[in-house]
Amino acid sequence: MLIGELASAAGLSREALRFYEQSGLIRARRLANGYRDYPPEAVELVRYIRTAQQLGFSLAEIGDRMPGIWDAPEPGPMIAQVLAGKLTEIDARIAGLQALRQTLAERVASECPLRGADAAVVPMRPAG
Amino acid sequence: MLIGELASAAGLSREALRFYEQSGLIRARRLANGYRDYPPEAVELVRYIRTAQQLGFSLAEIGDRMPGIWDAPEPGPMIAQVLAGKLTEIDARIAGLQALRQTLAERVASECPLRGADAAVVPMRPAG
DNA sequence: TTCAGGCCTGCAGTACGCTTCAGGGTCAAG
DNA sequence: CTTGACCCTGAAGCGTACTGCAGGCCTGAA
Repeated sequence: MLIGELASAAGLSREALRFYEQSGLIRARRLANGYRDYPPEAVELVRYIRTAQQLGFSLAEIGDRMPGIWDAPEPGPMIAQVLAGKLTEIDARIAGLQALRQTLAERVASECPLRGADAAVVPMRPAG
Repeated sequence: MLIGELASAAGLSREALRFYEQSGLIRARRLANGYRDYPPEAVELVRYIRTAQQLGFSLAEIGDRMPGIWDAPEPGPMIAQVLAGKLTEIDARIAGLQALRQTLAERVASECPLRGADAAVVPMRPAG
C-alpha cells in the first residue's frame, strides 16, 4: 500500500502521514525505489490516531508508547496494553468534561453567567 | 493596580496580559511613567477570559464577543446563549469519548486490537 | 520520447497562544 | 548612589499540527 492509497483510505493527506512518521506515530517499510509501503492494518492504526486526536489527545500523547508496539514480536497484546492505558485516560477526560458540563449548565441557568468565574474549571487539553 | 499585581491576582503572567492587550482583549490606563494601571475589575475580566478560553473559545472569539457582551444592557442572557452552545459541543465530545472508550474496550479484549470497526467521531473545533 | 501523476527529501510558512530576549527606563531601600 | 525589583517596547522563538513548495526521481500510457 503506497502513501497516497493509505492517505485516501484513512482520509488525510500524504503530508500528514509523513509528518506522523517523522513524529514516530507510524512507520513504513520501503520498496526498492524508496517509496513507503504500508500494510493494510495501517488504515486502522491511522484511523485510531485521528479518532483519539479529535477527542483531545495530542500526537505526543498518542505516540509516546508506539515505538514499543512496532518493535514487539507480538504486537497484539502490546497494543491491547497501550489501549487499556488509554481507557484510563479517557475515563479521566470524560469525568473532567462532565464536571465542566455541570459548571457550565449552572452558569447558563444563572442570572450572571460569568460571575464567580474563578470556579475550578478543567482544561480540555493538558497545557494546551 | 500594576501589571504584576493583576498577573498574580488573576493567576497568569505579565507577558500574557500584555499579549491580551495587544490582541485587543483588555486595555489599561497609563500612569505618568508609562506603567499600565488596571482597575480592580480587571481581575474579574481576566478571569472571564481564562474561563471562556478553558470552555473552548479562542482568544479571537472572546475578543469578538467581548464588546457585544459588555456593551449589552443585559449581558446575562447573551452570555448564557453563548455558553449553551458550548454545552452542546461538550455533550458531543463526551459522547464521542464514550464511543471511543467502548471501541477501545472491545479491541483490548480482542486478539488483534487494531483490526475492526472505525469509530464515528465529532470533532470539537472546526478544522482545528 | 514525452508527459502526467505519483513518489522522495528538506525546508519554509501558517495559526494560536504565549514565552523569552535584548536593551533600557523607574523607583524605593540601604 | 548603587542595588534590585519592577516596568517598558519590539522582535524573535517555541510547540503543535500540519500545509505548501522547490527540486528531482519513478512509472506507465500515448
